[in-house]
Amino acid sequence: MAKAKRTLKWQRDPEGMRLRILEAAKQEFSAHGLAGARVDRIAAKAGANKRMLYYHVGNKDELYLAVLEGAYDKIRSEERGLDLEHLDPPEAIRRLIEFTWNYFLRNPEFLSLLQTENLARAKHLKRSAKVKSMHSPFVEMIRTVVRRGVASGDFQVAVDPVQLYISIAALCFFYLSNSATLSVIFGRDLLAKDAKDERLAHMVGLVLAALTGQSAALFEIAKTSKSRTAVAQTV
Amino acid sequence: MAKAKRTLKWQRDPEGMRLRILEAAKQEFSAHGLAGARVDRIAAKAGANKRMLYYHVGNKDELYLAVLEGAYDKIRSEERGLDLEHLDPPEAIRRLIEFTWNYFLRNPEFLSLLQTENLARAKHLKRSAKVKSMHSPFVEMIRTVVRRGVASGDFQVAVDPVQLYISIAALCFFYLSNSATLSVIFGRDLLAKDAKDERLAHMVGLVLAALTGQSAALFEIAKTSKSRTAVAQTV
DNA sequence: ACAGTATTTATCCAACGGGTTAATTTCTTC
DNA sequence: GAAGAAATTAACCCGTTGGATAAATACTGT
Repeated sequence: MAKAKRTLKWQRDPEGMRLRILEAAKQEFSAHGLAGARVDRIAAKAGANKRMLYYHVGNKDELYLAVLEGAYDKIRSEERGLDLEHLDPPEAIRRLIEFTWNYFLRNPEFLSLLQTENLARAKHLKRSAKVKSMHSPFVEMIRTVVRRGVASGDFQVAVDPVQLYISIAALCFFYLSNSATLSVIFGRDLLAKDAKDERLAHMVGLVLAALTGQSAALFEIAKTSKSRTAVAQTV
Repeated sequence: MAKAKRTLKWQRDPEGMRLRILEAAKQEFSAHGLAGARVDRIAAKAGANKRMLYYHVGNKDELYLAVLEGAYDKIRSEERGLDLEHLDPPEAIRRLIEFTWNYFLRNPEFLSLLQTENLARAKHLKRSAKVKSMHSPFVEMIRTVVRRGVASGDFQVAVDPVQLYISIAALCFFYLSNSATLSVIFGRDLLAKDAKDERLAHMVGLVLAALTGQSAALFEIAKTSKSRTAVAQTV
């Protein structure tokens, strides 16, 4: 009678559940910030029950921190694969800019999470032993590139690698994270394909020109290599 | 008997009240974001009753929008006083960078408000007729400076003024708005006096070097003119 | 003085939201 | 195949919070 294998009322999958919860939480936190995020929505999005969040991860704050750590983990590991050492210095810088730009484009939630955490003055991040220990040997990679560039005569200045990294991140990050208000202010759609190409060209031109002292030439190269839209025509 | 002027139980001051409410709201929203802000705290901070917010401004959202519009209003009006037209082009750019940097330093709530609004993808700002109409003739000011710089031979490239403005804002904004997480990551206090001086020098050097093509010279000038801390020593 | 209006205070409440408790179902292992 | 552990569900709890109602107090004109 009860011979046929009864259909299960639910599946068991702790690993998968935890991942789905973190993924759903990432979306929710990046879309609504910490205070705006709703625990119930995260549960629903993860195809789970609210209780599960507490069972598998912890309370809202722990969940948020876990998401944040995951996000840092991901970008750091991709960065490690960049390996700028064997490119000639200007090309290395160009690749760094393009990587950063594309990473931000591909991972908009990362930008939102950082914004949210900065609004909280990094209150949560400070408590994270994990993130503090994973701050990358990336700065050393950049330092090496700059040194080599100066030695080879490609670069005019031995700029501080941290300043340079912050500047590159700034140029990419701000444009994207603030594109909504900037688009309203300037009455342009800054996320249109053309606009994004133009921006990348501008950033590469700006940074390389500053380092090499070849403004005109480099802005020109940047312009033509990546897009046909004018970077500098609107004068 | 009831002759002596009875002490008033409360003062009447609609204008002042409205201002106090907006100021309190600005602090609350910038400190906690839209969702995190508490209407009761705003009321308390304004030395008022919660009901007053609704009487004088409207509900939470309208209050938020009013604060945002006020913030834009303020920076736009200060910008108008900049008047870069009669400076020689490189000096004009330097002044623009310094103004932007100092404005952000003096008005950290402005940064927070913009971050908050961008997390909301400018949902509220889009509904604001006021802000859309006040988007400044600032771009034209910059365009003129760039034109003059190219004509005089100071600048090598006729860069798009909007890109330039966004880049300058980016360099200043990101450093400050993300200083909390960056400080944790890099293990430096980026808001220390020295660090801020170093940053300003770096930004001026970067942008002017790119425009003029005089990297080494300009980084050097930027370094020595504003601080004795090295911009480019850490190689 | 008196009426009418503008401003402020004092309560109240329904919905929401994070977190908990307790019961149910699946897996493991002996 | 029974017991115990792990995973999942369902239902409830209770402080918070945005917003509303109604009453009190000050101002204005007549």
